[in-house]
Amino acid sequence: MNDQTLIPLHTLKVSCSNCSLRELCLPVGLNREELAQLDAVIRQSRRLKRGEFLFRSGENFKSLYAIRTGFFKTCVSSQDGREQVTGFLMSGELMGLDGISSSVHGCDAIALEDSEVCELPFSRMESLGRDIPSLQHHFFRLMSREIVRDQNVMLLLGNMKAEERLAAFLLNLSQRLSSRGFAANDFVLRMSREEIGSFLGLKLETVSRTLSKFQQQGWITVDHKHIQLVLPEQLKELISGCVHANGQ
Amino acid sequence: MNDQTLIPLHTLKVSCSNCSLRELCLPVGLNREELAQLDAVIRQSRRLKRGEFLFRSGENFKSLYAIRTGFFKTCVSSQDGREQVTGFLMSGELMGLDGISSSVHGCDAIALEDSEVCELPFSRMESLGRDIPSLQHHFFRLMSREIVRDQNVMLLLGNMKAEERLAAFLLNLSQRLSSRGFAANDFVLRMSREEIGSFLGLKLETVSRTLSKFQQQGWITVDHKHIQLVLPEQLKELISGCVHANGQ
DNA sequence: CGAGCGGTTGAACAAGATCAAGGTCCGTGG
DNA sequence: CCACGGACCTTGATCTTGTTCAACCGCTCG
Repeated sequence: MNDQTLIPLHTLKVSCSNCSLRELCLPVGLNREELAQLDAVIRQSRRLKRGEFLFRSGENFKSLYAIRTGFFKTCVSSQDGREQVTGFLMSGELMGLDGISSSVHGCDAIALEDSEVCELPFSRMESLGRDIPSLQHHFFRLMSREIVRDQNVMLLLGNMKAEERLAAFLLNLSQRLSSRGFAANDFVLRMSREEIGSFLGLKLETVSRTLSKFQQQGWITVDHKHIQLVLPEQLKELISGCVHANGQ
Repeated sequence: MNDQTLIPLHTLKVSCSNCSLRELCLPVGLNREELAQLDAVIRQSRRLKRGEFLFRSGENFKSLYAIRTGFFKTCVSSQDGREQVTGFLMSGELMGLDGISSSVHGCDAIALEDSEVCELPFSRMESLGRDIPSLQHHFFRLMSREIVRDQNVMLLLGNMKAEERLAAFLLNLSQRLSSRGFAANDFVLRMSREEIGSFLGLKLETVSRTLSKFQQQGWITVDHKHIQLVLPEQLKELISGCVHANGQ
């Protein structure tokens, strides 16, 4: 809050050069000069409150968004109101890739906590990619990684049973949090049981029951949204065989 | 066959310039000169017999493959043998995009009938993209389209019930076939009931039963792999509400 | 303080999986 | 040519998992 009195937030120019996510986000592998070029393209960051939409399905697509801080869900929803959460995204991850194909966003992106994102105008990213091959290459890799991630979700939804889905979900969260420097085995869920269920193709009651079951077995502790993985090996054991290496 | 006596097949250089899939495949929107450049990159086509692997999960990734003729499935499979079909691909469609992220193929691609593919060495595609912005742009769009497609499959696997999945599957096939000039309502399935089931997250018995049910209702006729859509509107009715516009 | 959202838990129910039997088509070899 | 074996499919009966419906709890926010 104090910041606001010193430097008006809306003029705060972000910079990849000194962003702590440098090694995780788009700039991977760029040198100083290339980083500066990338910085020039990135529009100032945007802040969102919990519950706010970053973009909606059907809106014109112009930019990708990289998460600086916070937590998002993306979801596609059908006319009759059914909603499928297609992903939970945290810092350093990119949103909006599905909009490139038709110049229209194909899903909603909603902040699950107060968040801050960097806006990357896509057309400028495209031309910058032509000048910086390593950026172009990394960009292709990011899109491809999203495809791989989606394939793994398909495997989960198509083949795994409730306990396996939940175990895979918890371990995936844990792994991504720890690669960002947070505790791997002690974290707070940012989403509701219903949102977890939507992502995993389960009803919220099943999510709740399965978490309780894990707790009864002493594998985890559940205190509302606060989760501790007590015996993560047991969770891994559960999904050994149905998963290879989990990207992202 | 006569061709073979005149020009040995293995030296047959393919060419986008006079390929009938020009408007469907990678060259969309290129001019004559750009087409020629793309032709120069495309290695001669490769023929596969039914059942043959085009690539396997874990193999080094070097090229993308565009289908000239034939039909493929892609699948990820887990250590314990569970297999998830992630897609069925027909002429003009691109395979291997998931390999870019790690330089290793993430899934198997298997020909479901005798097929022919064009090999596109990825690194040359990348550099060509820098020279031909419209190619680069189209390439991004293709990758993005794959992400959109995957999201729709997630919606299907996460939210829809057996009948809806089958209906969506049949209509999707129908639509893609018709956009290639084949009959929309009369076609031959290239895959087994088990493969359909794997793709849709159902067991083969459920697929069989559901097809029978559609037939009893007079919506389709089933004669082994020969399917006719008698009342496609009824199938659309069934999924109205759970699907928007179906890409690809 | 009360309303309401989010979560937990129980009981009944249903969709789809599993188990099992039998059928058809097709390629191979006698 | 026919017989045989195997892959693929269909259909029925039973069982299991997860859904649905419902009641209740506890926290948060007007």
